[in-house]
Amino acid sequence: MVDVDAVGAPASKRVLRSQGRRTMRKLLDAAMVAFDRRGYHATRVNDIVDIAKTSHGTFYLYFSNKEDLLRALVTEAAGEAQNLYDALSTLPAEGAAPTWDDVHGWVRAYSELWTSYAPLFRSWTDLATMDPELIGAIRQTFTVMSRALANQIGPDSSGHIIDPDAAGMATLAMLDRFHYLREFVGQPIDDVALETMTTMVYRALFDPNA
Amino acid sequence: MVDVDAVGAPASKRVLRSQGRRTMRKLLDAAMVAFDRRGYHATRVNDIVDIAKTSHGTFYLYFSNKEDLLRALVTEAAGEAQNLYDALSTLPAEGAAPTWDDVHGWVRAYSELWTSYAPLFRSWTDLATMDPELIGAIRQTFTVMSRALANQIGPDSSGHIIDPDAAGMATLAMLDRFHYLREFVGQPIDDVALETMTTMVYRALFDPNA
Amino acid sequence: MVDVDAVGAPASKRVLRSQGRRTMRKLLDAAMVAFDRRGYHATRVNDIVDIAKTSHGTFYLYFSNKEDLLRALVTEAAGEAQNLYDALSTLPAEGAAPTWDDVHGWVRAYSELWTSYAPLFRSWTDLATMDPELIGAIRQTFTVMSRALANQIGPDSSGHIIDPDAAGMATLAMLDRFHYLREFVGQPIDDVALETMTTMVYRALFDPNA
Amino acid sequence: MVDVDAVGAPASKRVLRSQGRRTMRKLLDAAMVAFDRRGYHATRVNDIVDIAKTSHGTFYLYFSNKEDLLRALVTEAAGEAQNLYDALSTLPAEGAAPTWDDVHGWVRAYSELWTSYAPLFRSWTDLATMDPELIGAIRQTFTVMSRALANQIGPDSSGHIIDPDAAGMATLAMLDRFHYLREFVGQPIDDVALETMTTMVYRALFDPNA
DNA sequence: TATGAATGAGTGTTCATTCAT
DNA sequence: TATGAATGAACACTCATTCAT
Repeated sequence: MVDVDAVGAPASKRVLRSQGRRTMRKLLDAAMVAFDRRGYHATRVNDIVDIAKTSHGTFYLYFSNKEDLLRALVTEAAGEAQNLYDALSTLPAEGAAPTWDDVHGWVRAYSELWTSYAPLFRSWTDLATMDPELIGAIRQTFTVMSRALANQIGPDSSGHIIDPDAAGMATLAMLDRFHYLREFVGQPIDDVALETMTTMVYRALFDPNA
Repeated sequence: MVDVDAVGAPASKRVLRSQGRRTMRKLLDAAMVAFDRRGYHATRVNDIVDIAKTSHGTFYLYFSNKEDLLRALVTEAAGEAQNLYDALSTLPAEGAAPTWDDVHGWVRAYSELWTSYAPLFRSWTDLATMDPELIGAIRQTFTVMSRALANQIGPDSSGHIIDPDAAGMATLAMLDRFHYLREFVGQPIDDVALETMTTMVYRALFDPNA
Repeated sequence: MVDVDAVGAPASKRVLRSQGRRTMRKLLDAAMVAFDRRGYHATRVNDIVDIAKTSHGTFYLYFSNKEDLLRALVTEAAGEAQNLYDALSTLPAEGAAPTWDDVHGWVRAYSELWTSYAPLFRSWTDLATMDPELIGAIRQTFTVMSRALANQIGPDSSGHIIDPDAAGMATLAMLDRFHYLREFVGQPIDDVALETMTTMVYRALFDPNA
Repeated sequence: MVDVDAVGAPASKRVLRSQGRRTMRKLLDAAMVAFDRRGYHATRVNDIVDIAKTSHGTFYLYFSNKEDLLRALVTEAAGEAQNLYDALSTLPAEGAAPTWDDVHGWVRAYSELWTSYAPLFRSWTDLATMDPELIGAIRQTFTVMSRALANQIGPDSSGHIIDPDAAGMATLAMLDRFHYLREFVGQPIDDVALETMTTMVYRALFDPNA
């Protein structure tokens, strides 16, 4: 979790004492719960303050509106994603191709990120209809990450693959959506699913001869 | 497009003359445009009737509410998806493994379906927070399709694919989300992207050496 | 039933051929059924034309609006009430006091009137919030009828009746409301109820020793 | 007036501070005024908040809709009616028949109840087309009250009265509707009217020899 | 004369946001 | 800092009435 001071603060006041921090954290956590239950759009400010056991007015002491709170959460998640990116950039030793275990480790890390911010990942499509700043942040994250994957693929990979960028993005797409779909059909991701995904990614992108 | 008679009609009136049919079609098409512009939730009934150049009251002559219209559209799309499923079920000759061209054809068909119902596919996640009937319909479509893919993989294909069902669903996840992501970052799907996806699917599921 | 030509006719056309008459009658009867089911206010023009198995547009061929139709029905009922008034005015032989049987006959007649126009009587209170013409007609009917009853009482009848007019109106009040209440509690008027009312009226107005 | 805590509170919020209570009372009173002016159905939520000098949204802070508010008022009125019932049950000394003064006192009490909740009594017929809960409450009140009256009549009352239950209900019918009719014809209830009614009831039900 | 279609003013209700204490 | 109360713009939906065929 990123420090609470770093994320979007109430319109007017910026400096928070410990009580203020606690209240803010309560609201952020409550929002995650609420988004989890009904999705961002369907969530009412009311739902959030009910879960946080605070009052309607208090909410606006910390966030200028619902979107402001969302931005704070997304910023948190983006920070975590950065770690993932770093891990990806230094995956194999210089020049060498990643091993199955390399891929597996990374897939697992992605999975953990997805799971801990599930309400956001689950509905980021929905969120993306919102303010441009948010859209930009999300787009940026996907683009950067996808390029990092593309860099791993290597140009010489024989045969049919034509566009590493596309391949990177397709991989991200699969990881993101597979998590969602599995939840959707009532079979959350498990070890077998993770290994299957790993193998698919490995075969599709790297394995000259799996 | 499926015949207009097949889709959900206004609560009370069922029999439509040609003028009525035309108006209903106009509304359905207008809704697609509107959903495309602002997403389902953000779309107001007003937006739809404005685009359809008809009146607010007319809308409710044909649909009992926005969700009812959505159901009609989803039903249409699900009908089209069925064709895709049929194509999938009979992909290769009996017993033989699919070729790269087989896969490419199918990927292309999927892509066309996605594109023509883009507003729906783009935001089905969002829609899935809605009424259970809708959720059921979508879940059903994904489950069936994913199993059809799993059946193509075959148990003996290679040592590594651990769970055919998971692999089928992951493939669907990739196809679905890749389309969305590419639009999102401003680079809609093109031939190169399709071939890349085809190769990835082919290597991941059937022949890593391709 | 009063002749169909006599009641409120469509805004424009007045002369109806036999087919037109039949349609109009169908609408009036359907309206009674509809009012019976849901009350005047809750009844939609739609309900009426559905029951009459005719179209929405046809309704406005015969009545300028819902209230116009209501006026027609009330006019019919008022015509019937006139008969009741006449019967009342000539109840006993000149100068003589009415007998229990006289009263019983009249009460029974009132009851029949109420029953055959039940939907109107049941909700005339509701109707009375409507247009002044209608209010005037209803008020007139009650006033006239109540005075006719008052005239029967005679000034000398006994020591206690203080105000014959009030007594007349109270009697009407009882007859009207008793019918409604009995329906309301699920025990429609029967012979015993009629006899009880008769006796009450007879004792209250004419002979407490009865 | 019954305490404001007793009546139906807003769906979600239950605990009201003094300001909240005042607002709720304002709305209830305003509703009575509005119903008085135009009847329940014709009254718009707007009318109520205008009279209460509060905002549209505030209304829904206290009542989930117009009917909810109505239920609150009816509940209040039913509470008052209970007092009337109690008075009736203990009218005469054990076993003795009521005197004219007993009846007069009770009729007067009824009249006061009617007057203070005039808007409700005036249009309860209309209301009775509404939700079953409301209907049940009203029916219950009438049934209980009518039976209490029936108990007073005594079985030996010679002559024609056949059914005490019917007689009790007929008496209620008269009381209820007489008030309405007098208002309707522009001559509200006065002392003379009350005495007339008293005498009628007394003669009809009790007086062996008025 | 009959009808299905179209209209849009009117109303109920929600909910993000501001206010007073 | 916290809170219950108040606000009103925004939106969904109904239904009497008119129109075109």
